[in-house]
Amino acid sequence: MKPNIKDIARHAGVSPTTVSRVLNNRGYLSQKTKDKVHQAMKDLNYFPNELARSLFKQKTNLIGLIFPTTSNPFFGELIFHIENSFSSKGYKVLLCNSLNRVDKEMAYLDMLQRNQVDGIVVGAHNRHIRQYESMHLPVVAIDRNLSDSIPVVSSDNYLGGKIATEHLLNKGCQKIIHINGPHELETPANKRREAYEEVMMKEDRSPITYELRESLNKNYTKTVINQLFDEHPDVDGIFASDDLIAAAVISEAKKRGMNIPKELKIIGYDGTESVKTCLPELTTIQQPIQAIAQSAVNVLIQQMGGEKSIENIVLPIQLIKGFTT
Amino acid sequence: MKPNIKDIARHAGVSPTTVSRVLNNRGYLSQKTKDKVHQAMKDLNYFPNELARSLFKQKTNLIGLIFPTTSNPFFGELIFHIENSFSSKGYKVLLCNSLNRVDKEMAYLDMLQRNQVDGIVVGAHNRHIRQYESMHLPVVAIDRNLSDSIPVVSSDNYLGGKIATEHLLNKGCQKIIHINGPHELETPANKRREAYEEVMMKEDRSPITYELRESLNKNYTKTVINQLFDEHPDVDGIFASDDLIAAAVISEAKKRGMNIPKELKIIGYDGTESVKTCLPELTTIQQPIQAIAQSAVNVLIQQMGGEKSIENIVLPIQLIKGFTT
DNA sequence: AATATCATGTCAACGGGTTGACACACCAAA
DNA sequence: TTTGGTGTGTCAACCCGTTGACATGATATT
Repeated sequence: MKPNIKDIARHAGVSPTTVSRVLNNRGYLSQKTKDKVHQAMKDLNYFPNELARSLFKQKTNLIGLIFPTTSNPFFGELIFHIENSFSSKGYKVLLCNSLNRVDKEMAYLDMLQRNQVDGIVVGAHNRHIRQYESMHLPVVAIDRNLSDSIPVVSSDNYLGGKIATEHLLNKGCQKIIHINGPHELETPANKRREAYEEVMMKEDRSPITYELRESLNKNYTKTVINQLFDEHPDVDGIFASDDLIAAAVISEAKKRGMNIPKELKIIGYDGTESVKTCLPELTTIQQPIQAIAQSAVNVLIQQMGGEKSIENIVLPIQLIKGFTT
Repeated sequence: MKPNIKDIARHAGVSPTTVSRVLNNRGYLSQKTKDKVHQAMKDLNYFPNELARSLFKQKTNLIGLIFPTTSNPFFGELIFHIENSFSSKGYKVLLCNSLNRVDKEMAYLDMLQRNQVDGIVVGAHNRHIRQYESMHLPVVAIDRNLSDSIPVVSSDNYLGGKIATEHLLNKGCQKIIHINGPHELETPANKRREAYEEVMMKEDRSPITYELRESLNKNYTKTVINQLFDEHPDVDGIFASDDLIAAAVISEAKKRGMNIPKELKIIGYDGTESVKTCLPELTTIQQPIQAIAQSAVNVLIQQMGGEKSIENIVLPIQLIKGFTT
């Protein structure tokens, strides 16, 4: 079967301890011995068993990632950068698609702890999962408030909401409606709505918000959008809390023969590469996805190193002007 | 520190063996004892150490996924379905973004073997990595030819290429050009080009193919597309080997003021949910992403169960008629 | 009263690598 | 000659849970 350290020792004519010393570069070693051992590892196609190492070292270099779904380009891109960054630092990544479902999220949390991950990056969270608080494990959240003791990395959602709303106002919209995801997701993204509402109030307009309770269900999204158009035929500005929603709005509006941006102006949120490629004309608020990933990784590594700074990190956003406003 | 099985035993007033018996549901156990043990596990916040279990059992239930990048919606969606399916069957998934880079792919391969994965799903591969052949590990490939002994799951690329080309011909295109990814990726997707070329030849037209050597580089893609338009101002049909390329073509064509579909017809490939949301008007060949994922998972699990069937699986594709042709 | 089944305990080996303690041999510098 | 660095070996304990062997009661069945 698979060779172990003893097989290598035998084949190289040295002791198992020496092989271990070579693997970990400990103590005094002659070049000759190193070469012999490396040759033996090649000959026998040997791979050191990380399970055994991790077990002893009490460190796995394993990180859990909990996100709604890699299907969504925003998370897909975020996860790409996170994995990339961890990988370059010697960590490995266990992927969990929670689909915003409480049962899944809890099962994954359990699984990750059984597997002795060194830390977790969470970009998905349902209210009332209190596990995170009692967990003696480094955790960093992206765009979610998990508990007071867990640092959050996010972009400036309030400013993003403010800029988006103001942009529509500047473009002359009279009736602006906001569409966003499930409120029950305890996320700082709710600040986009807050900002929208406050800006509207300040301008003496009444804010109207449509909530997509199942943000991942496409047909449902369509239905709600059409409901919006039916209930507010005079809408001339829509601020969608993510680009895919904005895209759906555009496509429904086109079906109704509405002229964008003349009759209806639309601004989205996220600014992923995918959407920028497929829908380059979309005006949107771009999040610095790579920077968010980078920060999350850094914060988690800091925590794993023993530092207890619980400071949240807020990164800048940027208005990308397209042709839908 | 973290409680172990002995701590649980002590706290529950039973022997460690009994705790293990409860965990694995082995031998005779009274309900009372089970309850005591479960209570103790709750009290102490205990998670059985999977490393130790895996080490002994010689099975990790860990699967490695090697793909170019989750940033690309096609892979993002594929990976989502794969992870989902594995997760429901009790497997965990280690994510690797190889970016189509040889060095990365090899490093990941090494890492996965050190971590004792039970199997690997590969959706990325560079020519001349011969590791796969000597690997004594279940492997399944998606859309890549790794070696004769590794089963490949893919959709019907030849038929897809044929249908796409014929569709453009039927729509009256006189000069059809094909754009695809790096030829050096040893992928059955090359059959799309083959089909394109054969259909063209049969119609007595000369096939023209543009190759994007770095399929993940956006600026480069743009450059090549513009080069294409400059070199072939009379092009009136483009078959892009994936939707993102098609999207880029559309956007460059629009910049040049070309009328789609009147002057230029475009068909893409993949038909991901993301692209269908962002660019619903795109005509494309849709791959059955979920079915591909499902098949890959099944084939791998079969292999891990000891079966040695090396049959390739080809799944049906579908023409989605939009408004770009 | 004898036997079978149930319930639990003790003990040791095992999976594979790590590490500290200690011994021994060699070689070079002081 | 002594001292100290270098190079390697032996050995045992450890990480944590699993498993098989074996023993001992308790309870139920015949």
